[in-house]
Amino acid sequence: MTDEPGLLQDADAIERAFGGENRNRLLDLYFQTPDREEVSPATAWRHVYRLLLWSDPTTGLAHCYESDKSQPGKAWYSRSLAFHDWACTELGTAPAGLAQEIDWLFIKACADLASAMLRREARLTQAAGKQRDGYDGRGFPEPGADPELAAIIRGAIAGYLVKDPPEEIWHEVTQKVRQYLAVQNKRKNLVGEGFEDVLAQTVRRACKVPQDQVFTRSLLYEIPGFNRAKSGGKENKVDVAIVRPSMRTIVTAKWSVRADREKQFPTEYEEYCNAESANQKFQYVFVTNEFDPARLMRACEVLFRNNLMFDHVVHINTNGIRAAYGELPADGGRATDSRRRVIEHIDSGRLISLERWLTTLSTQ
DNA sequence: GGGTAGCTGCTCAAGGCCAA
DNA sequence: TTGGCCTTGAGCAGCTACCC
Repeated sequence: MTDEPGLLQDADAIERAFGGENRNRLLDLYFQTPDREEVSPATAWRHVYRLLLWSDPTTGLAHCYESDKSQPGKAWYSRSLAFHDWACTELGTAPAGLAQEIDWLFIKACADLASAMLRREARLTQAAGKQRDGYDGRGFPEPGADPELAAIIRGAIAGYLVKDPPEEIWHEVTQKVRQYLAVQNKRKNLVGEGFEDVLAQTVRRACKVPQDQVFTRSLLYEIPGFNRAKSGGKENKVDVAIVRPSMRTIVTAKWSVRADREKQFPTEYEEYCNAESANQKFQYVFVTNEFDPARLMRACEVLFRNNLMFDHVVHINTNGIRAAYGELPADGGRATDSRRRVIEHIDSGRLISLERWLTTLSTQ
C-alpha cells in the first residue's frame, strides 16, 4: 500500500478485480500500451477479440458457441475448428498460440484478483486461527482440504511418483485446481458489463467521440433527450448510449443471447420510445458476438409496431460467422435454412460488422 | 450520537444443462 | 436445434451491530 492518492485509488479498484472501476483501469492500460495497434473502425474488432474472446478449456479452441455443443464429434466442433482457424489467420497467430493472444482482460483481472486474495488470506488465516482455538487435536477438517480430489490426482499420477508428497503439498495442489475451476465462472462479469465497457472505449477511440458523449449503464433519464419512463416500474439502465448533436444511439450489448433474454428487447424499446422527449429520431442498435443462427436471425427480423425494431444488428465480425458456418448444402433442412438466412442478412447489409457500424458512426 | 464494518437480499449477466 | 430454467458470482442498497 502507498500514500499516493492515485495509487491508493488503484489499490481500492483492484480489491474488486472484476468490478467496473478496475475493468476501466485495465482497459486504459491496454490501449495505452506502447506499440498497441491503432484503434480504428477497421481494427476495432481485433481489439475486442484480443480483450474478450477466450479459449474454451474443454476443446482448446476459440469459444464461439456453448461448450456442451462444441465437444468433439458434435456439430459445433467443426464450426469451432473453422472459427479458430479463421481467428488465427486474421490475428496472425499459430493455432496453438491463439489462447495467449486473446483473453487479455480476463488474464489481467485474474492477476489482480490473485494479489487481492493474497492480502485477504493473510488477514483471514489469522482470524481463522483464533476461531479454531479450542478445537485443536480433535481431528477437525482442515479448511480447504479436499481428500477426494487429492485421491483422484494421486490415482492418475501414482505410477510416476518416486514418493508420496506430504499433505501440505496435496492441499496446495487441490486448492490451485479448485481456484482454476472457480475463476472460469468470473468470466461472466467480463462478457457482461465488460463487453459494454470495451464497446464504449472502442467507440470513443475509433470514432473520436468525446468521453462525455458516450454513456455506459446510465439511467434512461440521465441521457439527454429522454424523460423518466412512465411505466412506474423499475428504472432500466441503458447498456451504452452515444449522444451527439446529429444522432442519439442507444445500444443493447450482449456478448451472447438466450431465447428468454430476447423478450426484454421490445419492452425496453417501448420504454425508450415513451421516454423520448426531444421529438427527434434515435437509433436502437444491437451489438453481439452471438453465433447461433436462430438467435441472430430473430434479432435481424424482430418487428416493433410493424417496423424493424433494431436500426442496426451488429456482429463483432461477420466474416467470423461466415467462416464458422462454412459451405452450406442446398437442402440441409431447418438448421441449415437458418444459417442461410443469416448469411443472406449479412449479404443484404441487415447484419453488419462492428467495422461497418463504427464507420457509419464516424460519418454521422 | 456518529462512523464504520458486516450482513442480507436483490438484481443482473451469461454459461451450463436438460427436455421437447 | 431450440427454449427455458438453473447456477454462479458480481455490485449495490439498506439495515443492524458495534466501537469510539
